[in-house]
Amino acid sequence: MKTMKDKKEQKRALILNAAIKLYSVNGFEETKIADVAKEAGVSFGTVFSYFESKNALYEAAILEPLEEIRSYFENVEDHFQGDPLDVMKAMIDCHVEIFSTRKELLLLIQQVLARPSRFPNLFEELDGFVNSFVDSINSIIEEGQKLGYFYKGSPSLIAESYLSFINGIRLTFIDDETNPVWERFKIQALRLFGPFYKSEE
Amino acid sequence: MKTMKDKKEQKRALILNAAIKLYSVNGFEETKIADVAKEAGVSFGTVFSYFESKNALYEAAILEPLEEIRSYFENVEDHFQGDPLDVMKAMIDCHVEIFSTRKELLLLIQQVLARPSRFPNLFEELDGFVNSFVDSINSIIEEGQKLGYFYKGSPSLIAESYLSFINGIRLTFIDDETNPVWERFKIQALRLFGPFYKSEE
Amino acid sequence: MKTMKDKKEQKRALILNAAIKLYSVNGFEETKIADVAKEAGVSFGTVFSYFESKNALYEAAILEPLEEIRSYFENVEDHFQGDPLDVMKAMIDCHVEIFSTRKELLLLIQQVLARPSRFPNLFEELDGFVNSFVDSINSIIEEGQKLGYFYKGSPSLIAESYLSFINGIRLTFIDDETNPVWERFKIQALRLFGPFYKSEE
Amino acid sequence: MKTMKDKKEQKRALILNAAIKLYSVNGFEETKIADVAKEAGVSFGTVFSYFESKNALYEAAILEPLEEIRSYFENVEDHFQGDPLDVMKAMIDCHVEIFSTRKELLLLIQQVLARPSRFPNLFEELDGFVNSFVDSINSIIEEGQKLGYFYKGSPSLIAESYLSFINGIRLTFIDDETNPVWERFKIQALRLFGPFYKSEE
DNA sequence: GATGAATGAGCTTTCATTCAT
DNA sequence: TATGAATGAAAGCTCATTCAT
Repeated sequence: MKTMKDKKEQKRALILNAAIKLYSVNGFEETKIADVAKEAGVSFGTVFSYFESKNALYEAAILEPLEEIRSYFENVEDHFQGDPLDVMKAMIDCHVEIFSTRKELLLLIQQVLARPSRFPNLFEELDGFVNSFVDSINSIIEEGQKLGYFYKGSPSLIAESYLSFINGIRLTFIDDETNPVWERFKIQALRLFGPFYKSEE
Repeated sequence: MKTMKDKKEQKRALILNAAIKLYSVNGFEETKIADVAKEAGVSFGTVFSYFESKNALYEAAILEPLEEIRSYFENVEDHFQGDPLDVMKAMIDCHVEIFSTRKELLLLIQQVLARPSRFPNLFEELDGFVNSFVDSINSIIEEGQKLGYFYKGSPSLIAESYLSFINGIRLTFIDDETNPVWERFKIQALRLFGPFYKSEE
Repeated sequence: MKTMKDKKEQKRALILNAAIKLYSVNGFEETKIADVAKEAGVSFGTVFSYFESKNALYEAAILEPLEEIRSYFENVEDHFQGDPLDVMKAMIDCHVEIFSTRKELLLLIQQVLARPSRFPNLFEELDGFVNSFVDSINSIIEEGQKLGYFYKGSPSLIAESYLSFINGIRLTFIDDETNPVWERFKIQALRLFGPFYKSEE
Repeated sequence: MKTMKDKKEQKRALILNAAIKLYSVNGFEETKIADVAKEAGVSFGTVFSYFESKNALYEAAILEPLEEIRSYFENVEDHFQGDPLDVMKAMIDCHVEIFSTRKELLLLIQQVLARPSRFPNLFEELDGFVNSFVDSINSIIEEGQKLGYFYKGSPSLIAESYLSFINGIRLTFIDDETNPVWERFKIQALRLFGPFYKSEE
C-alpha cells in the first residue's frame, strides 16, 4: 500500500519535472503534452491521469516549485539573522543561489509576468509574491537606513530595484549558469542598497 | 508611382504595427495571422503578400523597431556629450524613456532571449546587441573610474548590471507605464555605477 | 456457496440496472463505463468482470428486460381471456401499464430500431418481437371482426397501427409518466380496432 | 459575384445534406465530421468553415428542414380548406407524404426527443412544434365534433393521438418507405378522429 | 495586388480495454 | 475476484499556408 502510493508520487514527480523542463524552454503553447510524456517516459494518456489538463500541469509546474522558494522571499527575517547589512548580504547569497540554479522556474515565472491576461490566476499569485517580498524586507531596510548602512529613500523602491536586478540578470544572461558569473553580481546587488565597496578594493 | 509606393509602405506599416502589438501581448504561437489582419484592418491574405510567413513577420516585428533604438545603445558616445557622469545620466534618461514607452519591443526581445533555440537568428542578433552595448560604454566607464566617479571593478560587470537592471524593471513591473514610476528608478540605475545620492537628500 | 452466488447475482443486477438507466438517457456512445460503475457503486474494473465489453452490456441491458415483457406481447391469448373485445381491452391495460412505467426499456428499444445497421443482432431480435406480436393477435382480431366489434380490413394493419400508436405516445411525450395521462390514451388505442365510445359519452 | 455566392450556398447545402443523412443514420456521437466531409466530397476543414462546430451542424441539420415542414403543422387552416372532415383528410395526406419521404428528419427529431437534457435548445424547439400543432387543429376538431364527424372528448387528446400515431409508424417501421405501406395507415389515422369506414368496405 | 475559401497536419483530450497487484 | 493505473487509438477543432478568382 505504502509502496503503491510512493510509486504514484514518484511518477507524478517524473511528469512534473519533465513539464517544468519543457515548459520553461518552449513556453506553454509550443510544449506538446506528447513531448512531456516522452520526456517523462510515460505514455501520454498517463499525463492526463495525473494532471487534469495541459493548463493544470502548467500551473503545477510553476506553483509547486514556487512554494519551495517562497519562504526565502516572504520570511526574510526568519532565515537570516544579524544586523541589517548582514541580513541583506545573507539574503543576496541565498537569492543568487536560487536564481542561478533555478533558471527553469524563473523562466516560467517570466512567461506568466509577460502575459497577465493569458494566465490571470498565476499572474495574481506571482504579483502577490513580489509584493510580499517588498513588504517583507521593508523594516529591515528602514533599520539599515537608520544605522547609516543604506541609502535614504523609499524602502520599496530599493526592494523593487533589487528584485528587478536579480530577475533582470537571470533573463538577460539566460545562458550563464556558472557560479563565478553570478558571484560577481552580488556586489552590484548590494550597491542598490547602499554605497558598498569590496574590502579588497 | 510615388503615391502607390507610399501606399504600399503604409499598408506594410499597418500590418507590422498590428503584429508588434499582438505578438508582444500574446507571444508567437498564440498570435493568429487572422487576428493581425483584423487588427491591421486588412484582409487575411494581404498579410502574406507583405510578409512571406508568420516567422518572417515575427522577425520583422522585432528587428525593425530594434534598428530605431540600436544607436542609443551601440553609439553611446555619439549621442551624449560631457564628462562620464553627465554622459551616464543622459544615457539613463534616454534609456528609461525608451524602456518605459517601448514596452512592446522589450517584451518581444524577452520572448527571444528566453528561447534561444527556437529563434536562433534573432537570438544571435539580440545577443550581439547586448555585447555591443557593453563594449560601447566600456571606455566611458573606465574614464569615470579614473575620475573617481564610479566604482572600481570590471566595466563590463557594471554595464551588464545596468542593462539587466532596466530590463528587469521592465519585466518585473510589466503593468507600470507611468513616467513617475520609472523616474524613481533612475537614481537606482545610477547607483550601479557609483555611490550617488540625490541632491535633495 | 449459495450466498456467494447470490451476491454475484446481486452485483450483476446492480450493474445492469445502472447500465439500463444510463444507456436509456444518454445512448450508447455517450454512456461511459466509468459512469455506469459509479452509478452502480462498484469499481471501474468490476464492470468488465461481469460483462465482456461495453457492447455486451448494452445487449444485456436491452434483451434481459425484454424477456420480462415478451410474453405479454407474444402470448396475448394466454394472458387475457374472454371475448375479443375484452381481450383487447385487457391487453391495452397491460401494455399501457408497461409502456408508462418502462420508459427506459422503450427508449433503449427505440435506439436500436433507429439504427438497424449499428445493432444488427439487436435489431433482428426486436424486429422479430414486433412481427411476433402482430402474428399473435391476428386471430383475435379476425374473430373480433367476425363478431362485428372491429373494423374490417387487414388484421396486421390494425396490429401494427396499435403498436405504433403506443410506441408513438411513449416517444412523443417522453416526459409524461403520470398515469392519468396514459389513461386517456387507452380509449384512443381501442379506437384503432373499432368505433368505440366511452360509456359516459 | 453572384456566382461565388451561389457556389458557397451550394457547398453549404452539400455539407448539410451529408450531415442530415449521416446524423439520422448514426446519431450525433457516432457521426464523425470526417465522414460528413467525405460524404459531401469536401475536405473536413471545410465543414468547419461553414458550420461552427459539430453541434451547430447538428442543429442546422434539424432546424432547417424543420422550417420547410413547419407550416403544414402549425398553419393547418391555411393549407387545407373545406369542412373539418375534408381538412383532416387532406392534412393526413400531406403529413403521411411528409413522414414517408422525410425519414431522415423524423429520425433526427426522435433523437432529440429521446434526450431532452442533451439537446435542450432543440428539445424546446421541437416541444414547441408539437404544442403548436395541437393548438393549431384544436378549433377544427371542435367544429368537426359539433358536426358529428369526430368523437367527442378533448381535442388535444385527439391531436396528440394523431401525432403520436404517425410518429410511431415512422419509428416502428423504420425500413418501410414504400408509399403503398403508408397509404394503408391513412385510414387508421383518420379513425383516431372518428369512426370512419373506407367507402369500398 | 488583394481576397478569403479550401486544405490537412497537428494538437489536446477522452475512454474502452488490458493487466499487474 | 476486485481494483484502478496505464495505454493509445480516435475524435473535434485550429490555423498557417496555398491558390483560384
